[in-house]
Amino acid sequence: MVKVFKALSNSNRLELYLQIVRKHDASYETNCECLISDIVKSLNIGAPTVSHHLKELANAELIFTERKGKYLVAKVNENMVNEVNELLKLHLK
Amino acid sequence: MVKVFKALSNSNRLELYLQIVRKHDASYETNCECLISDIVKSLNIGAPTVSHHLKELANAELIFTERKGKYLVAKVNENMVNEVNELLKLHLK
DNA sequence: TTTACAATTCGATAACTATCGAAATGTGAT
DNA sequence: ATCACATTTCGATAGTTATCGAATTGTAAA
Repeated sequence: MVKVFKALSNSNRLELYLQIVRKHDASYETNCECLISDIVKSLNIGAPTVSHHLKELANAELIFTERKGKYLVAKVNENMVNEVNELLKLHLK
Repeated sequence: MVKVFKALSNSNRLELYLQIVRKHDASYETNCECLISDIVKSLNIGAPTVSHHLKELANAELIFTERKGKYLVAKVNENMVNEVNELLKLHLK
């Protein structure tokens, strides 16, 4: 679980994750895939760094990645996100 | 928000936070305060390091700390935890 | 006012990490 | 086969951080 928080503890990596989530959410309507190459353009860091960050997110099992021909697509691991939410939930009252 | 994830991205600091949460939860019944000195003994790191970690948690606004005489007591910032949960919530379907 | 203990500050160090540029690899289109 | 482009690998570097021991400070009790 520490690995998950570590994965989200860098601003570029968090932004990367959130963009994947947003596209993931939107894909219910548009059915579009989340292309990494689009995201690379919107962050001002190089492709090698993005590649590195993606591996960290995947290693933390926050996302799955899959090669679709020339491109890479990513999707959220809903189970892991739910686990994180469970851990952070406060059991008050 | 990155600061919050960074604060939870170290295993000792996460454990520290979780112990504070547990005591916080339990305090509804027992009314006991969360004494840091008790927690120090249960983690196998020195007091200076714990002090450092506490400051990080407080700086991320995950907890509040207050001196009660000789001791330090900590409590959870429920608002911040709720914000984190909100950010991580998936808006599926 | 001395003692005991909780907590903090300080300085140092070893380990880790984000980022880069250059080069390499994979893949679909020409 | 060649090209264009998406992605990855590699090696290097600058910056960050977890942790420690020693010394210091705060506070309550003897």
